Amino acid sequence: MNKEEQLITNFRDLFNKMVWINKYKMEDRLKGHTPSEVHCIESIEKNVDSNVRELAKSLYMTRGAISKLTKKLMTKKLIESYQKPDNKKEIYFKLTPQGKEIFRIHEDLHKEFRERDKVIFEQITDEQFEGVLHFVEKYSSHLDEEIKKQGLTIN
Amino acid sequence: MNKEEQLITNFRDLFNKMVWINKYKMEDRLKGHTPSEVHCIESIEKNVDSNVRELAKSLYMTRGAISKLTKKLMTKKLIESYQKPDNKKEIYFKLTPQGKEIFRIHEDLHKEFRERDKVIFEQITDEQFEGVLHFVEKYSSHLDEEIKKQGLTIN
DNA sequence: TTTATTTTGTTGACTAGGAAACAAAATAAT
DNA sequence: ATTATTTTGTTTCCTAGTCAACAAAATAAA
Repeated sequence: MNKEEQLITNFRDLFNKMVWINKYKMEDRLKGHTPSEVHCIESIEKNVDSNVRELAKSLYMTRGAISKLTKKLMTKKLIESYQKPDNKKEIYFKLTPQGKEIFRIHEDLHKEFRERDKVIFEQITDEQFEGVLHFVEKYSSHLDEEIKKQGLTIN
Repeated sequence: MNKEEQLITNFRDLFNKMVWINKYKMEDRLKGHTPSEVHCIESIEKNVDSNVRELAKSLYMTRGAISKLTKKLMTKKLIESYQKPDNKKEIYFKLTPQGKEIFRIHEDLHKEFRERDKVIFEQITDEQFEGVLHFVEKYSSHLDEEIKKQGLTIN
């Protein structure tokens, strides 16, 4: 296995591992809410005026899935929808107070995870860290280019 | 958003993006086989004597899922099972010639993806590359430690 | 050896999410 | 203004994967 391949593999493995180890505390602390629901809540809070399409894009899911997910979150009273006076088609979402509470718990959990992994970030120098960050960003925008080149679209 | 958080976010975004952009060519070239099936074939070929439990662990799926997945791959004649003379319980898998063909196509695709992303790796110096790789590995084994500490197990 | 515990794989009920067809609204074209 | 096209969200059907209960085999304990 060459280096590039190895990096991608390790990358994927790290990602899976992280999702998996975090899952337990998440499930415990956010009992009754799926990761997707929480993730959706996070996205709604962090971006102003999220509608179905935007959420689909940022969560890498289909509009159909988001449609169902938001409906579920509405029946749970965690989010509510609103529209703009000049547009009868697009539906936007915002958190209810209960939704914000979930958001807060989620943020706290992330703070814990960050604490747990602090040693990793303490061990490396600033420039090493910048190197990694820069690499990820560069790779990401390269893929954006390729996506554009291939004419792929989120639908 | 602090730096650690940002790295994780970019990280996740890059990962999703990569899965997504690769999906199209995959689906085209490996029509009739799901990503999971292909991933499973890959794992069987790359590790000797994979059984259900091992596959579950390496693919981050439940044993139940692997049980069904391997069954499907068997009816498709892409893999076959075997047992060891001294153990009537554990079931191991290996690829059939048709399975190996799928494996080969998958490998070729990865070669293409590597080619597509070559520029990224060409742009960075060896030591920058090593830095990234080292970081990922370090993080991964840190999580291994934490997993052990928390007494989590794959079941 | 006999019994209890653990490991391994399987099955059935259930759920999340994708694909595609659809309706309604918005925008573009004429 | 009218018509055609595109965008946005919804719904139905279907599949992949989880969970939990289970049986059989292997291992540990007695």
